[in-house]
Parts: sequence; structure tokens; C-alpha cells
Amino acid sequence: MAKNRFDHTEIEKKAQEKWAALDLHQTDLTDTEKDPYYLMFEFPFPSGDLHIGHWYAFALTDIYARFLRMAGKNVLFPVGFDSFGLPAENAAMKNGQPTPEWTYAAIEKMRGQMRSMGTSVDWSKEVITSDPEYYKWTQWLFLKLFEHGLAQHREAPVKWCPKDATVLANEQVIDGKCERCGTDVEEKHLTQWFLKITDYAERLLTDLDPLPWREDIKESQRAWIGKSEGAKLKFQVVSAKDASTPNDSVAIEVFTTRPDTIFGVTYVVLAPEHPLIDTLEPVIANGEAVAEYRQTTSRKSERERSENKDKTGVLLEGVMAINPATHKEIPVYVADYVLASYGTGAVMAVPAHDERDFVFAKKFNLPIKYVIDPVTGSPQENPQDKQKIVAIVEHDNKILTIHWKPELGGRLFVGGTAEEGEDPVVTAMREIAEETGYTDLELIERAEEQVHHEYFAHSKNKAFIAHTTLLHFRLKSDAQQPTALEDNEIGKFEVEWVTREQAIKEVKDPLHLYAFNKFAMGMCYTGDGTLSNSGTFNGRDNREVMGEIVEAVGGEVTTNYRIRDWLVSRQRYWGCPIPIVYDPEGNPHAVPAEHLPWTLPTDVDSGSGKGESPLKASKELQARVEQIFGEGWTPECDTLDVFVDSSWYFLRYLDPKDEHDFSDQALMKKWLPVNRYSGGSEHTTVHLLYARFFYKALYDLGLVPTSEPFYERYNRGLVLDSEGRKMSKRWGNVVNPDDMVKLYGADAVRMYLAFMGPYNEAGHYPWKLTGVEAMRKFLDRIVTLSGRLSDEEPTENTLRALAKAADKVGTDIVRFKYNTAISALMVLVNELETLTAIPRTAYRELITMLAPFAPHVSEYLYENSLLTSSHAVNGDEESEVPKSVHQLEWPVIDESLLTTETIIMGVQVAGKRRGEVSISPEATEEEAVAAALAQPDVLKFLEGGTPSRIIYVPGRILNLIP
RNA sequence: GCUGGAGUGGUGAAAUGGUAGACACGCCUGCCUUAGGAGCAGGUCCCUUCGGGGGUGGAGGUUCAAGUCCUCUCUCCAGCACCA
Repeated sequence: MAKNRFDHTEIEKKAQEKWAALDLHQTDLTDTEKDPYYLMFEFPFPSGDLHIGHWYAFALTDIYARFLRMAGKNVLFPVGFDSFGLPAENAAMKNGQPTPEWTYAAIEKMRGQMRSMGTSVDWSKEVITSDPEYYKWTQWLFLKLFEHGLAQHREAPVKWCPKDATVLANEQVIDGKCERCGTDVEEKHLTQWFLKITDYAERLLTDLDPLPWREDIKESQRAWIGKSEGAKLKFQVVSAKDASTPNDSVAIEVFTTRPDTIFGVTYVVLAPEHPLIDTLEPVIANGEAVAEYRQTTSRKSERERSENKDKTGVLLEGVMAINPATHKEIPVYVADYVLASYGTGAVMAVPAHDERDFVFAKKFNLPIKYVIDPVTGSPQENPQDKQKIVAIVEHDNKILTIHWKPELGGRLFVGGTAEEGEDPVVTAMREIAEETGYTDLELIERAEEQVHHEYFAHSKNKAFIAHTTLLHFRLKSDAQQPTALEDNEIGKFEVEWVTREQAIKEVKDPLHLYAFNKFAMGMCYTGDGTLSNSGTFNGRDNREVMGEIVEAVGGEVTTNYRIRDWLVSRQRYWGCPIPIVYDPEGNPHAVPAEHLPWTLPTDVDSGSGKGESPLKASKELQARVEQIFGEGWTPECDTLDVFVDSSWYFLRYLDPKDEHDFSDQALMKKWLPVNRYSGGSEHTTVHLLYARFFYKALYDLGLVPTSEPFYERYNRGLVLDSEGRKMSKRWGNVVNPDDMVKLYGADAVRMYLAFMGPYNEAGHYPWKLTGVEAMRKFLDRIVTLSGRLSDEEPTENTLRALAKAADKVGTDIVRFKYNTAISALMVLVNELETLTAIPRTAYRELITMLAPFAPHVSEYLYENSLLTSSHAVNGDEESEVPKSVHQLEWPVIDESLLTTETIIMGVQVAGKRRGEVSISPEATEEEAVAAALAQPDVLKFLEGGTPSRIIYVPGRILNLIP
């Protein structure tokens, strides 16, 4: 056990009491002297136990809060509890306690733990989402959205978790399973409340760009929004049963991002839930089979559907669709690989250029029509025409390849150039015979269109345009004739038969690969290129013709988003009651403001109600509704998703006790947006996106002052166990912070977490006990230094060391690079330890810089080494001496101390370091070279000669080129 | 598969294009000690004929100079994923 230089339990207690007595952390929001800075971490849900991850989240944000105060900012650093929701409810049920009681007991316990880590949060701003004083305003804001059509009541297929007996948001379904309990999710049809986040999709996307957030955070939000630009196209439906066109107005509307491939559409697919299937029911010949398929898929969970990538589907017999480009009739299928909830719930299938359609077409033997050829060359001036071929030859399930030396193109299929007026088939057979000796060939297929590509032949110094015919042969017998190679071909290649897999992997030439894909069932071509088989569009660039094609077939250019409206209804007890009542006809009405908060009834609890909301069983709620609204009126019995509670809590921090408004307009103007919001990666998509949406909606209603709520977003990494595994109760490897605090003190734990690695990175840091010990030893060494303080003036060296540290520590804290900040403190301490007497002012500055990291120890040292001494602060009146180390100002850096008169500068010869000179950073080139040439090593490597070139960057480097 | 991010000692990690490995952990040697899981001092990328040489996943390139910039490639992590 370490020999402790201080009793951490004692000093922590005293320091925390002192801060409370001095009321150090209460922010005066109306202060006009200092710059306001709103620093926030994600408020926790009351789990009842603070783990090391909480420490990482709260204590490290606290370092910045303490620093900002010392740097003269007016800092708002609040805390609250996200106390509604499933975790509390499940924990309470497990413990057999009423949910509210369990929740508030857990909050009380966590408050104590948070104080123990020395966080300087302002408890006077605390918000608790399950308090009626808070949720009154959640309800009020919800009704504002309802008033403006942003909260809607509608029937929809919803994700239902049978175990938790609740509806889930799309975002709470992971791989078709419930995010919380892992149960397979089912689909149900219920009337639910939705918030219209889809109206804000575009703004949520574009407003992301200027935010100074990490790219991965922005990217994951973009992925959720899922913007894709394309077109809606209509396919008229005709029925075989009644050709006299009773259905001529019926059309299937599809969404596609690839209208350029319209000529390659060989069938159309509807999602099983598509309403048009019901409309067409009378003319569908195989109605029973279709109905059965729809039944089966509806029973399948989302997970089963997407996990099984094997395509299933049923043809709608008796119904055909008209391809609007070719005017040909094509079949219509129902298949569950098409999602009802995306786009129009119907797709045009282009098997030649879409992988999913390709797989489906193969399975159902549907035609595959290629309409995009890859572009392999680049435009040339005055190209000369050239006829070429690429031939795929199959035999025995293997493909004939010519394996050229790497510099000649590597593995290719058979290619060649036609002689004057030669038929491509003849060219191909001639080339195959010449290069491989095979002659017994059968032509299977010949591509309708040639592929064109322009290139420049350096060997001939000429530009060409090649018109390549793609051909597909089968070998009838493997008899070989002698080959007839040209001299320059001999020994340059091997003839090899390879499997399809190997061919796909090794053939790199895009044109050859394309020919192979086209004929030999490799895959479809999803890239760009020029159109073929596409009528008047042939030869055009596919990206260019999109708009024209959409117009030509009477379609409409549109943008589609993957994000769905936010489903906020929950069939749970422990949530904010939805302030809506229904009249006897079942129409929803807002609960008038005077009845808010619309309180959660107390005569029911979690677990009441089977498969429906527990509130349904509340007599109290029903009686209340009838008393206020009259006979026949009923309450809304669902509660709000907890993400609604957490979408605006940062507004309430500004005015947590306000009974007349959700927050204070003047304070919001002054304090918003939040300067820095620190949190975990688990909340970077859902919570952040919802909060941004909610805030934007309030902005449009004139209720908040800006359009984005959070200026900076910082995501912390993850603390793992010493083996690098995730901490979990199941593994039994959870580090209990309380034990660590008992052993080493809160400051050592804080500092270790800060020192592990950069905070704002997606890093994973192992928890090492030796690391905590090291921090404790470091603090012990600082305490030891206090034993030899003196009142001498610090030397210039000491002053420089202090200035350097203050500069580095300050800038690193701002960037949350606590690891390098602490290392700068260590460098400083290492230096001070070499002194026999420590100047008091220097020590005071060290303690000042240590204070944000180790608030208790710093407070202790401040009191014992400085304040109690008559030499505390020269000349200052007792009353002017700050009572706490945390009231000191961050050291002001004397810039002149950061630049030194002489530095050690590296000297390179021909880019390699050959020596160093001690020189002024302002030295002239002549001086620097003269100093360098005095170095024997430098002279040696210059081999006596004078440098032919000199690169001199003052203060950085001198590089001499012989 | 797509999109983003990242690859540096035994470990966590440093490094405005300018001395790679700061600061620590661990390990090694020595001192002190009845003892060490305390403290102190020193050492710790690799090779070396002791002159040097090599080294930041790999291969090229730009530059006087590359961990850092560019191209290709491999690996890992994260998000999305039957999204048309």
C-alpha cells in the first residue's frame, strides 16, 4: 500500500463542504460582466448506481467547467435526471417497488455519488423529467406541436415488442430485435401519435454541414436521414381478364434513383402491404396464392424478412404493367424484398443493373436486359475507328483466360482486333484459334450493341475509338490446333481455364469484366456508363440523361428520405401522459392549458394492463376526464417516448422553476445555443437528431432564438476493463468507482481517467489499476513539494517552465486533450523537483493549474501552503485573497517567456540529421550556417565541400545540401 | 456491400510538413531497507564491425525534408444496410 502523503477522505470531505458553504457553483444567469458559456453533459437516467462510465462523462466535463470559471467565463454547468422510462420501470418492477418511489430513491443516491467525485455542477438548476413541474411543460410543448399539425394521430403499422409489451420507434429496433431486451419485433396496426420529423429532414441535413462536429457524428446523422434523389415513375396496369380497360387509370407508381435504366425494366414489384393489390384483387387470377403470400410475410418479423436475403415472391397473374419507355408489357410481382414504408412501396426492377433485382430475376427466370455499358476510355481528338472483340469462352464450367504478364494487362479473356471488313464472330474465332488453339466453338450469344471507347495508343502515337463486340462461346471439344502467335506475343502469356470466382477476382479490365458479367452470370453492372438498348438515348452518358428520361416517360423528379416520422406513443406507465382526450365520437382534443400538468394517475403502476397501456386500467384518470369534459369522453392512455422529455431539457435548465413558461425568453437569447454538449456515442444519432428536430420546430413557432441547439458536440470514448473487454455485470469485471475513491481518492480517479487518452475520440481505454496508482503517486509528489517552499523569487528558468506549462495545459483543456495537459503538468513537476527550494509563487501557480483536475487536493494545498502563511499573496489584504483555489484566475501567460533566447536546432545534411546547434531563433542564415559548419559531424558529411543549397527555417531546421 | 474514421514500442499514447516514440504504465539494473507491492538513481524501438544503418500496416509518389500531403493496397473500428 502506498505511503499516503495526505488523507484523501478527510480533505475531500472538507473541500466539498467548503464549496457548498461558499456556494461556488451556483451560476448567476443574469450576470452581464462575464462571457456566458453553456457547458452540458447528457443527463443520466437514474440507474441507482454510478459506474465508471458516469465518472468518465461527468468528472471529465467538470475539468473544463472548472477551467472555464478560472478563465473568467460565467459558466452554466447543470445536471438533471432523465427519470421517466423503461429502465426505471423495469428496475422498480424487479425490486417489487412502486416505480416513482424507486426512481426518486435512485436519484437521491446518485446525487450523493456525483458530489463524491467533486463535480462542480449547479444543483440549483436541476431538472427531473418525471416531476410534474417539468412534464407540465413537456405536455405544453407537445400541444404546441399538435396545434401546428406537427403532432399527428394516425393509424400505422408499428413495431411491437411482445416482451416489453410496447410499441417501439424504428430507432429502437436493432436488426429486427428490441433494442432493450433482444426480443424479435412484431408488426401491429395501431392508432398512434407521430411527430412530423420528416418535414424537417432536409433542414436537419443541410444545417449539419456548418456545425463543428466530428465527421463520424455528422455521417451517422446523415445516414439516418438517408436522403436519396430520384424520380417517381408511373407504370400503367392492364389486366388480361378485361381488356376493355376498366383499369386504365390504375397505375403503379415507383420510386427510383436510376431512371436512366428504365429501358432495362423487365418487371415491377409491389410490397406485400401495397394497397393496390387490394384494388386489383378482382382481376388477379391467382388471388389465393397472393393472399397466402401476403399472410406469410405479415407474420414474419422484420428481422426474418431482412435476415433471409433469399428472395421470395409471387407473380400477379392476369395483370401486366406497361414499361413507359418501351411500351412493352411486363409482369408484376409481389415480394417482401420491397419495403412498404420506403418510397412508394413499389419498385421497377432492372435486373441487369441492380443486385437485388438480379438475384430475383435469376430465381424467377426473368429476362435480364443490359442498358448501360461501362465507359473505359476518355475522349480523344480525331480518333480513328477500330473494330474489336471480347470473347467469353466456356467449357466444363470454366472460363478461358489469357494470363498476360502483369505489365501487359494481367488476366484477360480473349480479345482482338478485326481485319478490314471482317465479321466480329470470325474475328473472335480467329483470335481464339491463334492464341489458344481451340477451334471447335459454338456461338451462344452476341451482344446487340457494341461498346465504344476512346483511347490513345502511345506505341503508335495515335488516338483510336474502339467499337467492341461482345461474344459468348461454348467449347464443343477441347481439341487444340497449333497456335499461330505473332513474334511479340510469344512467351508473354499463359492460356488458363479458371473458375468464375477466380475470373471475377483477377480480371481487372472493366470492359472484359463487363463482358463476363453480361454473359457468364457473374453479376449485374451497377456502375455508370453509356446507354445502349435505350432507343434514342443510345450512346448518351447515363448521368446526363436522367432528367430527360424522367420527362420523356412523364415522371416526376423527387427526393426521398429514409427517416420516418417519430412515433412517440408508448403503452407504458412510467412516462409523460399525452395531454389529449377523446370526445364521444373519438376525435382527439388538447387538454386545455389550465389543466396542465395532466398528471400521471397513481392508482395504477407498471405492469398493469395486458398488452395495452397500464393507464387504461386507471379509474382515477377516467373519472378526471369525465368530470372535466363530460360523459362519454375518454383519456389518451399512452405515454410519451422518453426521447421527447430529453429533447428540450437544456431549455429548462435556464429557468427550472418557472411556473408560467417552459423557459425564459431573455435567458434563452443570452445562453443558447449550448456551447458544448458532451456525451456518448450511443446518443449521437437518435437523441441528437430528435433534439435538433424538436428545437427547430420550436424555432419555427418563435419559441427559441436559434435554429440549432448545440454548437459543439463532443463524444467521449469507452472505458474497458484491464483486458480490453467491455465492462458488464455479466462478466463480473465492472470497476466500482466508490472502491477506487476509498483507496486512492477521487482526484486520482479523475486524473487517471483524464490521462488515459484523448477524450474527444472514439477510443477504447483499458482501466489499469497501476495507472490510478501512478496518479496518486503524482499527487503525493506534489504534496511533498509543499514541504520545501521558500519565499525566494523564481528563477527565469522556473518562470519559463511555468509559462510553458500554463500555455500547454490551457490550450489542451479547451480541446479536451486532458492527457497531454496532465503530461505538461508532470513535466513541470519533474522540473520543480530538481529545486532544493520551491518558490511559493511558482507552487501557487502549479496548484492553480492542478485545480481543475484535482479539485480537492488543490484546495487542501492552497489552504495549507499559501493562505495560512503570512506570505500568501504579497501585499494583498486578507479580504481580497480568494477563499478557494477555484476562485483563482488562470495564469496569464507572459508571451515573452515562451520564446527563448537560444534553442537547440537540428542541422541536417542532405535531409538527414547530423548535428545540432545552440542558436537564437532569430539568427540569420549566415549565423546559422556558420554555427553549423563549426560542427565536426556536419563538416564530415559535407565532405569538406560547401553546400550547394541551404534550407533555413529559423528556429526550426537548417538543412545543407552538398 | 456502402459511408465515415483509424493503423506509431510489450501497453495507454505524444509529435503547426522540420530531432519519431513527449508523458506515463510495464520491464531491467543499482541504491536504501529487517522487508518491499514504499522511496531514490539510471536504463528500456531494432541492427551494428561502434563509423553508422534501419524504423510510424504495405507499395509507389510529391518535397531540401513525410507518421503527417497525394495515389494504390491491406487490416481494424464505427454507423447504415433488401432503402430501389
